[in-house]
Order: sequence, then structure tokens, then C-alpha cells
Amino acid sequence: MQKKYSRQREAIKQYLIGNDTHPTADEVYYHVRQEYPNISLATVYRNLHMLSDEGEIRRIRCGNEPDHFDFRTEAHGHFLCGKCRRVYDVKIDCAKLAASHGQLPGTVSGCEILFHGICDVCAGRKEG
Amino acid sequence: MQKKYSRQREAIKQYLIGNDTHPTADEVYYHVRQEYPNISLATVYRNLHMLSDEGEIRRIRCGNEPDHFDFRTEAHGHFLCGKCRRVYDVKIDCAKLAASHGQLPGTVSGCEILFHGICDVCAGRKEG
DNA sequence: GTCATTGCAAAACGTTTGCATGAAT
DNA sequence: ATTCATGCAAACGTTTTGCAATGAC
Repeated sequence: MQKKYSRQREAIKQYLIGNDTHPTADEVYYHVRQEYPNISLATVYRNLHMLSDEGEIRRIRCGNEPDHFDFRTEAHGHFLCGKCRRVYDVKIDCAKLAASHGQLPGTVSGCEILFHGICDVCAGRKEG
Repeated sequence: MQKKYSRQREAIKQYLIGNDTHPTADEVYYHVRQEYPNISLATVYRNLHMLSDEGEIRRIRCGNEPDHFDFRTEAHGHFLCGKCRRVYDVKIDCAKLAASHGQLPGTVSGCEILFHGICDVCAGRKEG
């Protein structure tokens, strides 16, 4: 299955690259809609899926709430604020973490680290 | 809202304690059904929710696939096999991990670590 | 002209909820 | 008698899919 250019996919990618807010598919949808009013949510999902399969972006799974997407593909973890639901990057090398734990039940290919808590902005310790 | 005894909840709890397979709600449902054929999936969900809110069990969120449940409540991470979908325990102290990372975007209240990979059983390195 | 990609609507999926019935205290 | 828990069915929110139409090559 050969890949073809699509302006919708390009817009989705550019929107992600221009934002380090880790948007959900819905947020991507509403933003890209400003440029392509007819774009459908299915197209957004299909392209986000495609891009993350290719390794161009990362999908952040946050439990049962909607997935978030991240244009940073290098290994790192995330912090999900329980109040504002914002997602922050946390610099942790997952491969190193796995390596430091000798006894694992198999071969590790990836690792997701999700911290939960209240972010400094919501706690009033920092400007939003 | 005062809590009352329920034989269904007790059966669910006992099933979990007797199994370290980290079953999904569906698996709990099918097993408890052998004893209580009329139990409904909603009751299973309600009780799993209730038990994990009380801290008697732990809910393991595995991305967009069904949640798994763990009777071990102490802090630890998990390994999800991409082939058999089994979940294994991984001894990692999340609080310590958080503490070792000075610069976090907020106050951490919890942490989920999910390794992905292929387990030794599926890779033929160990008996199932 | 071929075949990937789109938009739409409908389905799928895991999970939650409303409500009348039943069980525990 | 009170009120929490249950079973059922229907709803929910997110994500995926089927399909005819459109667009890239």
C-alpha cells in the first residue's frame, strides 16, 4: 500500500508540530477544521494513527480518557494533571529504566510512564 | 452512603485474590457467573470500581484495551505482552522514581508504568 | 486509469447510568 | 422500614469501519 500525499494529513502534522500541548484527536479535529471545514473526525483519527504507526508522532494513552498526541517521539514519560487534564512531558529514559530492572517477564519493546497529580499551574504555583 | 454486604462483591473479591492473572472485568464476569449465573456485567463493574476506590484492589489501565484488575495494591508497575495480552507485575517503586526526578510539573499523587513487549512464555523461553 | 484517501454515517468497543426490583441491616 | 445493591437495558464517549466519491500519481 503506497502512500500518497494528502493536505489534510499535512495540516494535522503541522498543527501537532506547532503545539506542545499534547492535544487529543478532538482538539486536532477542531483546529484543522478551521482550515478544512469539511474534514471528518474519522480522517483525523486515521491520520493520527498512520503518523504514529510510522513513528512520526506518539500516541499517549491516558487510561479511559481520550488519547493525546505528541510530536516528540524520543522516549519520555508524561504527567497528567487530574484537574485541568493537561499533559506535560517528563524526561525519563524508559529503556534505561527497563535495563535497570534485571528481572523482567520478557523482552521490552516500549514503556509508557504516566504520572498523576496536580500541576503547578492548577495549584497556583506557576503561571498558565 | 453506608456500605452493605453483598455476596456478589465478595465473590468478585475472592476471585481476584485467588488469581494473579490480572483479569479484565469481562473475565471476572464470566468466572463469577459460574457461581452467580444472574450477575450482570454492570454489577461487576460497579464492584470493581468500588473496591478500587477503597484501595482494596488496583485498576490497571492498558491504553484503549480493557482495564485489568490487580489484588496487589502496593506500588508497582506492569508488563503487557503484545501477543497473549497477559499482564505481569514489575517491582518498581513509582514514588521513588518520581522523587528521583527533581523537575516535575506538579505534585505527584500516583504513577502508572506499563512496559510493552513479548513475554518469555510467548517467546518460548519459559513454560506457560 | 489506478489505487490511496476522504467524508459521512453507522457500528464497535469498553464502560457507565437510570430505574424498578430485591436483599441487607 | 430503610436504603444499599442488583439486574436489565439503554446510553455514553471514544475510536473504528464500510462504502461510494474524490484526489494524487
